[in-house]
Amino acid sequence: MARHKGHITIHDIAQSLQVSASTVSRALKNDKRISEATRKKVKQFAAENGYRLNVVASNLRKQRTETIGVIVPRIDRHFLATIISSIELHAHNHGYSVVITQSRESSDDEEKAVLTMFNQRVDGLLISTSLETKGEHNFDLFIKNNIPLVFFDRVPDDINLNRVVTNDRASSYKVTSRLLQNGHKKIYFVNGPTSILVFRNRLKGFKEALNDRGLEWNEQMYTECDLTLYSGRKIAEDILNRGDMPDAVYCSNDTTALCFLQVAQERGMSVPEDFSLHGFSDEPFSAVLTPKLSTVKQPGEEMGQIAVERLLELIDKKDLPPKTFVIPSVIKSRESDL
Amino acid sequence: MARHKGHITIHDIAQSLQVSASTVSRALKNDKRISEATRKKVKQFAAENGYRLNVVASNLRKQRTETIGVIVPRIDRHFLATIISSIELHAHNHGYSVVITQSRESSDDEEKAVLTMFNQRVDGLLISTSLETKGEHNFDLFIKNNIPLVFFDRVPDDINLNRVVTNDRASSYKVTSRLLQNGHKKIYFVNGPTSILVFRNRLKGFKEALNDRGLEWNEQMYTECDLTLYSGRKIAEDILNRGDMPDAVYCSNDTTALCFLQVAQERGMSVPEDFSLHGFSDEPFSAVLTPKLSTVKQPGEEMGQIAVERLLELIDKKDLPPKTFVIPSVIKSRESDL
DNA sequence: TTGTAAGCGTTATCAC
DNA sequence: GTGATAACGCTTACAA
Repeated sequence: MARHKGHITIHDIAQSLQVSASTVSRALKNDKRISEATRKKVKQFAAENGYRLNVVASNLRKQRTETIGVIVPRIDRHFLATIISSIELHAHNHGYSVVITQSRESSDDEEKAVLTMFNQRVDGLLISTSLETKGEHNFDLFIKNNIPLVFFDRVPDDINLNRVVTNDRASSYKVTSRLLQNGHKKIYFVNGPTSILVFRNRLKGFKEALNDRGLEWNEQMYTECDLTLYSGRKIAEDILNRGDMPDAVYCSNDTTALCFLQVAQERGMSVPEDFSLHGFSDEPFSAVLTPKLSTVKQPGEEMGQIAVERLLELIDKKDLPPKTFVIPSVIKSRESDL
Repeated sequence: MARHKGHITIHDIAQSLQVSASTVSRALKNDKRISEATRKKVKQFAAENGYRLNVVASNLRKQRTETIGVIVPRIDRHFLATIISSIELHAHNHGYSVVITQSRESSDDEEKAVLTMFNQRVDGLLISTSLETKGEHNFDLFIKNNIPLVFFDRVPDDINLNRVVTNDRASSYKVTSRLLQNGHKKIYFVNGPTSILVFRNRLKGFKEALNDRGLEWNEQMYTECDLTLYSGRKIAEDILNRGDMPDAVYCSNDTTALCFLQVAQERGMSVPEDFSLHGFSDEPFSAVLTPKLSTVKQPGEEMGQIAVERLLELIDKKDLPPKTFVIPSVIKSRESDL
């Protein structure tokens, strides 16, 4: 706000026009109680003299900021960028501004971000938690003060919260079933860290699909990967070096699937001839790999929209019971898992 | 700020502790003029009672918001997401918050965003312009009021502005020279719209490289693409259907290069055997295509950091002369252009 | 239809 | 070392 100094205020307009500041304030808001003539006069003067509402002052007085805070692990991950883009679009359509902070997967940074957002008096908060976050402790400040909070994608496992998620378990079940239907018996599942709910759910879906076909869960055919390329490659190398190759590899994440594809190709194997490969998340690269990677597309735009709409609803009507929205993902069957 | 109501203020603390509000305010800021004892007492009480500074009130009083505005065409484009991520990181490291708006390539929306940002009294603005934007007219409000403004990536062609860009012309020159050195004579250049400075610069670099080797610029070997997949495919089909195939295709954008690769493969051609292919922008998919796409990696993180640092410098010292920062890109020579 | 006055929660100035 | 007071620019009862 530095150097906005000296900017014209409603008092300046009032003085010039020989009316009161409240009249100016009302006229600018098109308040019917002010005569058509005065309204016109005020608005014209304001326009001609470059008057611009000071939202900071207005916010202080109104005790609301029409701003929502967004805290995500990182902005530059495709799926999150998609959600953020959608959040920004729908928030603005409803007249809300958006303040963004990254937790960078750190629970401490996430907590600090929450405090900052509170200090800024955002009207509500949208959060996808960091990998480190345990429970909803970090968000107590908002919860205790009953300020609207909606979790999306990576959410705490607590139905007393407002959450927007996708149907990971069902999608994972479908992927696994499809692999089984295609005759694969030895399916290796490379999951993400099960400290995160989405990965626990994907694991559930996987196990259920096996169960429903009378196959038993086998510890040897399962690993967890921390989602980095480094860890993905190590796991891929490890598995593809084994004597007993899997028929299919199902990764809870396209980046890990990519590692398998690359390692396989380096070893002269081909996908899906030597083994089927299935990913999860539909990264931008997945559709253009050779072979095109089969994967699961998560509904980012829709999740962002629903999250915003729910948050605004909570800001509006104070005490709605918590609700979890489940937006279905879609299986993208391409070439890697024939 | 709704429902932050009833939250404790410095006056509540003052009353409880039988001191004045100014003492509380000072104590909380660790003002040396307040005795150690009082400071401790105040801070402890504040902590125990969950006091949280109301930044809105503080901002109004201080006439600055410690917030910077960011306006970009879209958040969900990889390169921009990278820059935004960097902006957020460095802004927060300096104690600034970040408000984001997308212009969605619309000049009108961009202008509206500028007005909103002004109303919010952001201390400065970071902008990458929309495809439609002509000149710097949209930003007059900030320019006239002398509020710091830094353009990045897509910037107006006006050296009186603060800008952070990459060396497009030199990179384009290098790419073209490399292609020529490798013996290619018929190089087809598919550029982006030259209404945008970066594309004008890439075209300049291309022409200069031809010139320096005594080759002449040939209208037939040039098209502009609007960066969409649809337009990219059409151009690729058109060119690969011609009688006289190019030796090499150089695209000002990886997405367009991808279209060429796909169309070529559909027609049974191979890259780089049938023609060399070079992109620009280093999308996440580029390194994992078959063949791996040679391209130009733009320094997004660095650009974001420099943009923030410059903006904060301008916020700090009012009247620095405008400056353009040129951060070099790096050529990623991979497999598609042997 | 318009005006008066109080107040949102801070911080800065001046005084003691 | 601390306090009183005004002001930041706006909105909103309440009055007129």
